Amino acid sequence: MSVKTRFAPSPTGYLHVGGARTALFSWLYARKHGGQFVLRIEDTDLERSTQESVDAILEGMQWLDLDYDEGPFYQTKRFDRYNEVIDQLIEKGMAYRCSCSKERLDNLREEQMAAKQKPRYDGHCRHADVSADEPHVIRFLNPTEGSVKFKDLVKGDIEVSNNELDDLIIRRTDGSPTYNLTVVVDDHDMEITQVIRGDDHINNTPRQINMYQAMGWSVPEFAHLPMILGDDGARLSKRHGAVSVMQYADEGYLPEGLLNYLVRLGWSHGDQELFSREEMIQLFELTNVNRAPSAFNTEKLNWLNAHYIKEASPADLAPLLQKHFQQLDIEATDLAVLAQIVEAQRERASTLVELADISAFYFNDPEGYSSKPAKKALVEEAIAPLTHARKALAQLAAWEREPIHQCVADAVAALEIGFGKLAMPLRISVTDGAPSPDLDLTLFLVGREATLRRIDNAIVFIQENAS
RNA sequence: GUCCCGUUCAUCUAGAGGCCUAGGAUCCCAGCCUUUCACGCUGGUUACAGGGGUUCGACUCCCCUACGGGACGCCA
Repeated sequence: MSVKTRFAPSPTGYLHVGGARTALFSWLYARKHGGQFVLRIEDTDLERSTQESVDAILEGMQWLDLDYDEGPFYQTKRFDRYNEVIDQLIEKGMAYRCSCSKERLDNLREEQMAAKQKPRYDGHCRHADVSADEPHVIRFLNPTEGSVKFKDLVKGDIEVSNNELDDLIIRRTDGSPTYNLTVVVDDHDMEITQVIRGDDHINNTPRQINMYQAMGWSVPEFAHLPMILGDDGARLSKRHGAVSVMQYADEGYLPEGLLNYLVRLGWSHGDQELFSREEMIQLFELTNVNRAPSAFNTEKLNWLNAHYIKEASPADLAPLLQKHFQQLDIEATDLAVLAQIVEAQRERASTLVELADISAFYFNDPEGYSSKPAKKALVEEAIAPLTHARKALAQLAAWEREPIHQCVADAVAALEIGFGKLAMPLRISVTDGAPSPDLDLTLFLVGREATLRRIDNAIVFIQENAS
């Protein structure tokens, strides 16, 4: 049978990095084996599922470019099918009606906890004759003897005794099916061969296997991925800031960077750190997935993202940078110029937000010269070199890198001073100390008009501060 | 509390009994490069949770303890 995996999020929030990694591994497994990848929205919790969440998940998947061959399927559209299966289970005597009240269940739980036992349903209604007319739920009749064994593709052999399991509810009082039932029906109907999901589902697996067997269905393979912890080692939550995949997009990360980071979180291929999409697919193996949870480390993500910013083609980054400039109220319309800025600045930034930040000076004149380097460079003895250079630059025939460089070199020679004596004040005049590339390139990109204006401003600044 | 899963540098990880006086990457520190800041390069600090076994030999296998996580819902 050919491989088929799925990603099955519940739309009760955005796509966070943990979900994204689960999706990635499922997708990778399918692609690696030339199989199919299915997206299924598990929205049976009518209370908490929202269309916004569905949209957010779809948007995240698209941004990461995790394409699916089937779906998205919605469980709310398959209620007829679930009910059909539930009815079959009742007919087979593998499920039964239960009318236990909430109060009874709560009391039972309390008693069991007090007796230091695992809280579980006691099977009270197993043999009670509950009428179909009175309010009731349907419970799955779990075997009482023996144990369930399965070989997890990540964790290895797992065995759970059936007396640890209770008769779980598969249909609510309102007639809607519950997760453990729907997931089994769907994974069977959709012919999923490997169920790859977070290890918070490990405990559900034995009961699901019992349901497969009750229906006489073949059981898929399971692979349970360890959780991703936050920067501080605690469970990932909103407290840790950017947990939504799209928030990473907003913060200037590239999908390549996030994906590469995520794939190395819990999975490895020897000492290799950098993986292209193709390499991931080719090299991915479930056997190399770590069994222990891992902590999300933003610094390493930053390093990877910086790498991909350096690797990308400037033309591709230009429109992205443009968007981030807009966040700074900078309207940069010329994509060719933007591409040049990318090329000049990118080794200094690990995100596009940072790139826009440190590149703002190309468009905005310095607001005063309060930086530390400015205090050092913009002193009285800089006035003469600046004035000289300003004049020369104003007269330059062509505003290109090479002539600018020559012009500065000539000025230095004419003044008989060290290169830095002119270069530093000049650079600071234009940037107020913001990190910047080679001087000629910096001046070139800032443009002649702005360069001259900023030199004038700097000279005025020195004069005012010297007196 | 009960059950399940886990535990190698601060972090991500390599390691499938001798190759390990434990390797790589991020971070941090130092040096080099340099007209700023970076990039890059070179070097450095730091780890097998603890205790018992098994074995000629254990990071690797088994057991116990500790610690961490997960599950125990008419949530998924």
